[in-house]
Amino acid sequence: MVRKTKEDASITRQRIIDAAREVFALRGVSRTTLEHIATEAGVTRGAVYWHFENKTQLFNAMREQVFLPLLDRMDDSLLDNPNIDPLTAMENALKNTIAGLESCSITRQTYEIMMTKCEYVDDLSVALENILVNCQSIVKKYVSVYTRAQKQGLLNPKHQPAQLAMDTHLFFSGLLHLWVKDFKGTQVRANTNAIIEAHMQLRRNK
Amino acid sequence: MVRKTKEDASITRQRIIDAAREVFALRGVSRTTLEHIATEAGVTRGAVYWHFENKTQLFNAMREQVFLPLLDRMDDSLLDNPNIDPLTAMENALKNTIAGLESCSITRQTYEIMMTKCEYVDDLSVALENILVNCQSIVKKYVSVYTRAQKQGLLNPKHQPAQLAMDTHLFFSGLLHLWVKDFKGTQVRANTNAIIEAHMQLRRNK
DNA sequence: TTATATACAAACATGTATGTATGTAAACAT
DNA sequence: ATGTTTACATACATACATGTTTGTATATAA
Repeated sequence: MVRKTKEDASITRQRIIDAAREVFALRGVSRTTLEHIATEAGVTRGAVYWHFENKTQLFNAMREQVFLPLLDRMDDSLLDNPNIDPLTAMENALKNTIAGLESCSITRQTYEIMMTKCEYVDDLSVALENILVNCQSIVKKYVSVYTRAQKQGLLNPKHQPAQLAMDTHLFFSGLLHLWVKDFKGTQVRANTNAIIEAHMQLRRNK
Repeated sequence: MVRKTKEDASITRQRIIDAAREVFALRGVSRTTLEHIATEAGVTRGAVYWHFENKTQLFNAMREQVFLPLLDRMDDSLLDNPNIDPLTAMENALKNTIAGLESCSITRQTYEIMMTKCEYVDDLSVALENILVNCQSIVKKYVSVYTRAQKQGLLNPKHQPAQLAMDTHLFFSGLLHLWVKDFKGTQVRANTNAIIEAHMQLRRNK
């Protein structure tokens, strides 16, 4: 019962990725062996080595499945809403990102792995550089949103869009980190929306 | 030439800790072997096993040497300055923390290890819980500072100390993370002080 | 002065992860 | 119908990290 159809094979491939995410989140990337992943996926290491060159390539595949589509959705919710005011749009975008973490265990696990269950050295340090690049593009988007808000007179006039954007980025980056680490929910998970609202309120002109 | 004096032994112990930090920062915690550490320290694994039970205990010793004294200094600079206004005191405290990272490679390396070079699973997950506990006490300190500022009429009246404290904590947590990861200095390291000033300016009543 | 505990070094034994090589049955092309 | 490639499973060879054990020279206590 070997030699599956091409569709079966891609299902196997996906199962391996899912298994990897599961085991990575449980035992950390370094301590999980390809044997662990194969067992979790119901295959042998042979299948893993057939679909992926090594653990690093598998890790990258897992990562890209979550983070590439994530950036696209950010674009939609932030930039393509001319009917709603920019500050509210940003507030919703931040809230939605957290809501996405709450509703989707795949996203949640991947964040958890990237933040607390892997070491960015050697081949994996490339992933860290990618994150940094993404940060820059996110800040740019924030800047454009705040600039629109400023033109509409929504901002407290003593603040500049670039400053606000960086401040929001650092705030939200910190929030994501604490949200992921605070899995017991005692610190931030219970009242994330209120925290985001307070952050945006700091910027509003009123 | 074995059997050193008790002072010699404690020097060896410290050399092992220093070597561990160095190699951890270079290769990540998981990928460094006790052999790597021993070689870097100029001893054999025998010495490492004499002074530490295993790699985890060594990791904890390294971590505590930096983070325990760090929290104490935070107390001093934030709470014991009745002559300077609370918001400026906090601004200085944040700036000084970053300055400490810039001036002290030991602190810098330890942060780098804790943030991007280790996996919080099994025995190391305790370290993550410790960090969470520290977060709570830090937020409490922020709250007390903002409460004092509020009583002195320094705050924009529409904001509450608890909200500001959480916002500052998330902001600074994000800043530390990005500062450490942005080792090329293109994103935040160049203008950290301006970022902190802008953050505090958001709070000021003026 | 001698016995003992200390502070390691060196050797060993074991477990384990990795990569690769080989086997193989079924899908697919011809 | 048959050859070839695919999609794995199995087996093996190697490397390597860990923990432990043993050896030993010397500081220190008695």
